[in-house]
Amino acid sequence: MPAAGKDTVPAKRLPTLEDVAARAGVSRATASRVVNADPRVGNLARTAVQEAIEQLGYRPNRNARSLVRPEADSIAVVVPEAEQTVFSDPFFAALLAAITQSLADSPVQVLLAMGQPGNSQKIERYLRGGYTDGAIVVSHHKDDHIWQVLHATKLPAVYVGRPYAGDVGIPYVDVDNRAGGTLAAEHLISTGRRRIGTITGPLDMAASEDRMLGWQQALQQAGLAADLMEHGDFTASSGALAMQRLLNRVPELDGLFVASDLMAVSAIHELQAAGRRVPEEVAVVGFDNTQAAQLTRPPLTTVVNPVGALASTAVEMLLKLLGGSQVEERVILGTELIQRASA
Amino acid sequence: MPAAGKDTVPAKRLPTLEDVAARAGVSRATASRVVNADPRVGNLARTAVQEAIEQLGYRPNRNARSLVRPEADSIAVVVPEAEQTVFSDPFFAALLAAITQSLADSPVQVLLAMGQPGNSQKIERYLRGGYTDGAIVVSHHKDDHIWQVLHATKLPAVYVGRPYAGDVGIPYVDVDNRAGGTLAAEHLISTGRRRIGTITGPLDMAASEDRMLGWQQALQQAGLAADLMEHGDFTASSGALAMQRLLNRVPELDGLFVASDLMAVSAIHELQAAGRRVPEEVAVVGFDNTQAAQLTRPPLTTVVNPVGALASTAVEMLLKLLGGSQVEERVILGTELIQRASA
DNA sequence: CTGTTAGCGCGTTCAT
DNA sequence: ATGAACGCGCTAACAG
Repeated sequence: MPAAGKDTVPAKRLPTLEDVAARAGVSRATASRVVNADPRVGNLARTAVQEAIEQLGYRPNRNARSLVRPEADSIAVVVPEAEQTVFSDPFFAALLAAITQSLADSPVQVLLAMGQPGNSQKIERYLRGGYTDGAIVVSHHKDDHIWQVLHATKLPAVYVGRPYAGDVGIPYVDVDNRAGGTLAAEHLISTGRRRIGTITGPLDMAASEDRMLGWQQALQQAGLAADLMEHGDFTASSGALAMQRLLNRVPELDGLFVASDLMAVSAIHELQAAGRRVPEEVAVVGFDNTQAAQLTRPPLTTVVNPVGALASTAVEMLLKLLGGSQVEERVILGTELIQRASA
Repeated sequence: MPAAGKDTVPAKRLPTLEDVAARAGVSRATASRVVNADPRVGNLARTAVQEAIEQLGYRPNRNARSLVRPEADSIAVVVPEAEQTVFSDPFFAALLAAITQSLADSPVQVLLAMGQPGNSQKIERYLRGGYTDGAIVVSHHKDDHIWQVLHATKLPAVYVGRPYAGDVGIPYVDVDNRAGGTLAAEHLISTGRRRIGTITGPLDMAASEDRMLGWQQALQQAGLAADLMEHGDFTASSGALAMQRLLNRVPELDGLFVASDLMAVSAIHELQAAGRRVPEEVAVVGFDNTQAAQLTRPPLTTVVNPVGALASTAVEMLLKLLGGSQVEERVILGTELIQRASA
C-alpha cells in the first residue's frame, strides 16, 4: 500500500450552480431562483433547470449558502457540562432518537454539543458564530448558564426540562413533575399507607424539587407527616444509601416514593436486605418508567416520564420559533401512574 | 408584545479578518497568515495582529473557511437505520459522551447522523457534499450499506463494531466477542456445569455470531454438546421467549450464556418463574456489564463490553486518519468476566 | 421574466 | 516579509 496522506486523486468535483446553469442554458441567477422556488421565472427555463439539476445530481452547497444567508440549516442539541453524569442512559438516547426522527424530513442537521468539565466556551463559541439556527438545551441544573448566551445571541432555543434558574425568557417543555409526585403519594395513601417517605433527587435540580413538593402536598392534604425525606442524586448507589438512612430513622415506614426508577430498584433491594417485604410491608413507587421498572422484581409501580413526547414537543416548538411564530412560554406534559406489583 | 418574525436589530456583526487587519494596520493576507501560523511574517506584524484578534474576539468563520479549504472541522457520528432500535440505551449514550470527550480540546464539532426508517439518503447526501472530515459509524447489522458511500467518497471513517459485510476496507474497533463467549462458557464449565445452553442475539449481527461461536468452541473443546441454542434479538421480551423455548427443549439445563445483560435478566426471571433456582440449579452468565447486571437479583455474572474504550479508540483512530497517518485495519479490545452471584 | 454585478469571509497565488 | 487580486459557491440587488 502506498504512503498515506492527502489523496492525490482530486475527488470528482461536485456540480455547482454554475454547472447547472450552463447545462440548462441560463444564467446562474435564474438557476438559483429555481432552486429557491422563486416564482419569477418562466416555465421553459424552470423545467430546463430542473432537468439539469436532476441529471447532474446537484445539491446546493450549505457553506456557500449560509455564508450569504442568515440560515444554517442546523440545530444544536446542547447538554451542559453539569448534566453529563446524570443523564446516563435511557433519557438521553430516547431524546436524541426522537429529535432526529422529528427532523427526518427537513434538511436540518443535528449538531451535538456536549459540555466538558471546564469547557463551556467551546459550546458558547459555537452558539455565537451563527453556525446554527437554534438550540435544544437539555438541562435541569442550577449552575447552567447557557441561557445567558442564548439570551445575548437571541438564538431561538427551547429547554427540555424547566430551567432551574426560573423564568429566563426561554420557552421550555417539561413533564408535570409536581403532579407526578402527588400521583405517587396519593396512590400510596389510597392503599392505606400512613408512614410514607420519599427519596428525592439532588435538590439543585428543578425536577427533584417539584417531585418532592408534589409528594409533600399530597401528604399534607391527607393530614399525614411529610418529613420522612432523604436525598439521593439519581444514581443507584445513592438510592441505597438514602434508603438505609431512612429506614434507620423510620423503622415503621410503610410507603415510599422514590424520585427515579434507578434509585427505586436499589431502594427495594435495600428494603429486602433489611427483611422488609415489598409491597406487603413497604409499598414503593418510582418515577420515569424506564425499562428497569419492568425488569425488577417485584415490577415497579411508577410514574411515567414521557421522554419521546418531551423530545418531539421540543422540536415542534423550536421549528415554530424558527418559522417566526410565537410559542407558549412553557408546555407541561401530563403524566400518569402505571401500577405494577411494588405498590 | 410586537408581532413575531425576523429580528430587526441587526445582531452585531461578528469581527472579520478584514476588521482584524485594519486594526492591526496590515493587509488581510498578513492577518490570515498569522491566524494560520504561517511562519513567513514579521514579528512586529505578528504581535500586532495577535493583539487585534484578542481585542476584537475574532474567530475565523468556519463556513467561509471550508468554502475555500478541504477541511470542515467536523466529524459525523453515523447510526444506520437498522441500529435505531437495538442500541437503545447504555451503549449509545456512553459512546457519544466518550466521543465528544475525546474531541473536547479540538475545534472539531460532532454531527449526529441517525438513520430513519426509509431514509438513508439524508445521511448519504451529507457524507458526500464534503461537510464533514470523517465519520464514526456505529453498526453491526448485515444490511448496512453506508460503507459503500464511504468507500466511494474516500471519506476517512472508522467503524465501531465489526462490519457484518466483512472486510470492507474500512478500519474498525471491536471488543473480542468471540473470546467473550469462550470466557463465559469456560466459566460455566469450570463450575461443573454440563448441560450448557445459550441465548444468542440476532444472527445478522457480527457481535451475535461471534459470541455464539466463542461459546460453541469452548463447549466442543470440553467435549460437551453445543446445540442447546435459541435466538433472541437483544430485547428483554425476546430473551424471555427464548428462555421458554430452551427450557422446554432442555429441562435438565444447568448452565446458560446469554448474549446480553438485558436478555439475561429476563431469562433469569423466566427461570425463576419456572421454579429453577439461580445459580444453584441453573447458572447464568450475561454479556455487556451494563447497570442492569448489578441491579438485578441475583447480581449477574457477565462479560465486560468496554464501551468507553471502544469510543475513545475509534476517535483516536479517526484522528490519526485525518492527520494522514495509517491505522491498523482492526483493533480488537480484550474483555474479561466479572463474577457476581448468578454463576 | 431574465442576465449582470456585487459581495458574503476567507485562503492563496503572484508580484513586489 | 507583505500586499493586491482572484476565486470558492451562492444569493440579492439592480437593470433591462
